[in-house]
Amino acid sequence: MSNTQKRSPEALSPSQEHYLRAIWRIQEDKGYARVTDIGNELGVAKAAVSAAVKGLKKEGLVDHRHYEQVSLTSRGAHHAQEISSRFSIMQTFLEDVLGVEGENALLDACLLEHYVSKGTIDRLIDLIRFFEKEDRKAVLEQFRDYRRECETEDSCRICNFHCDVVLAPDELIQPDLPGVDE
Amino acid sequence: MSNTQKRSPEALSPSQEHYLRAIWRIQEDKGYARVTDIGNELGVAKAAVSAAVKGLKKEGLVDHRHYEQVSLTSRGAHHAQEISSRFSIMQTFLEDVLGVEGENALLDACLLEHYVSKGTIDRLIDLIRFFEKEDRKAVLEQFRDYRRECETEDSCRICNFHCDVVLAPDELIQPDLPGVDE
DNA sequence: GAAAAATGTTAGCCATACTTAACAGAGTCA
DNA sequence: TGACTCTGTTAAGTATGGCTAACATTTTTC
Repeated sequence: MSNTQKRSPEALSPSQEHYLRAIWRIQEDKGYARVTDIGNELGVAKAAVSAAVKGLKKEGLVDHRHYEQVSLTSRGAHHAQEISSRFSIMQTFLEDVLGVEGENALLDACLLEHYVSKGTIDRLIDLIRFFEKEDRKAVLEQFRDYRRECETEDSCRICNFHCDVVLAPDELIQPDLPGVDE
Repeated sequence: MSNTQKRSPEALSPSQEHYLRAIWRIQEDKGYARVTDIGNELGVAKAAVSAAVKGLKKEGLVDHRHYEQVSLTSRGAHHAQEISSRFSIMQTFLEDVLGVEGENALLDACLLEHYVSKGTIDRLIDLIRFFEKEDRKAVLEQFRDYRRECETEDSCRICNFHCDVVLAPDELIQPDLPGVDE
């Protein structure tokens, strides 16, 4: 249960997945991706893109010749499609089921997409579909109301879940902590 | 929207969070944590633990003197509790709501705990609570049945979500890809 | 077609977080 | 007390993935 992301040798790193998805999206938009586009999309320097592209090329995921455009190989496109749909499913779940607000759903999806397993993705799809059915919309409505109730109540029991669920009362840290950030 | 995990300076890295949670758990078990214990728990070499502990000490999250035990400061304990509950909530959600099978829920929770935002955690708590209510248990049952149906059906529409949701049909990669892993 | 601007690459640096190997301190036992 | 064992630290190396600055190439503009 190490923290290191143990991946099979052929698996992609979160960074690589991000690059592939960015290239995919840019290609969709304007037909081709340049190093600068990718850098802008991901908010990294061109030099970083250059290095990343070199790695992706070595793995046969992109085609690229010096000073020219970057394009996905069919294997690269396959991976990009995979990660794009993982992203999309996470975002849909966060927004449409959980009701996470605005930017946050997108930001979370952007991170979580790289770490969520195939099995969990499948269950998320199930849940999204489940709530999409006409006769289930009401339940989702109920959930929305439930949440709003909770948010407006002071000292709501629900908000103590963090501690309730994890710790016996005597193990709780007392709230006189020095310099606790966040 | 870079891939780099942008954190405020005082925020902890996933690795550091993992160490804190491990130390917390070992302390719970046997009262104190040694470098070797932590290494075993996380599956890393003692040298890595030694270095990590040095960092955590510098940030005032653990107490540690050479060749002695490692213990959480109150700030460290606070963070450890925070991350432990994030883990616990993710695991509960994956197992009890989504119905992710066995080890997978745990493994996913172990990764996702580091990347999920406060806001999303709050919504997850809401959803767990929502389904815990007596009159909602039936809905969760329905979801379980729904899932099982899906798994047993061949060529189930639900399983095409990946592509449906993300792509127009003409953008789909054809399934004659060379050497696609996974 | 030459200068300027945009684009891409390389080199050198930094930080994180691992690894193994060698060494150092502490505890146990004959 | 000395040897053995366990535990912890340090040193040196690897890999990833960023950064800036300098340089190379391509494209645009006059």
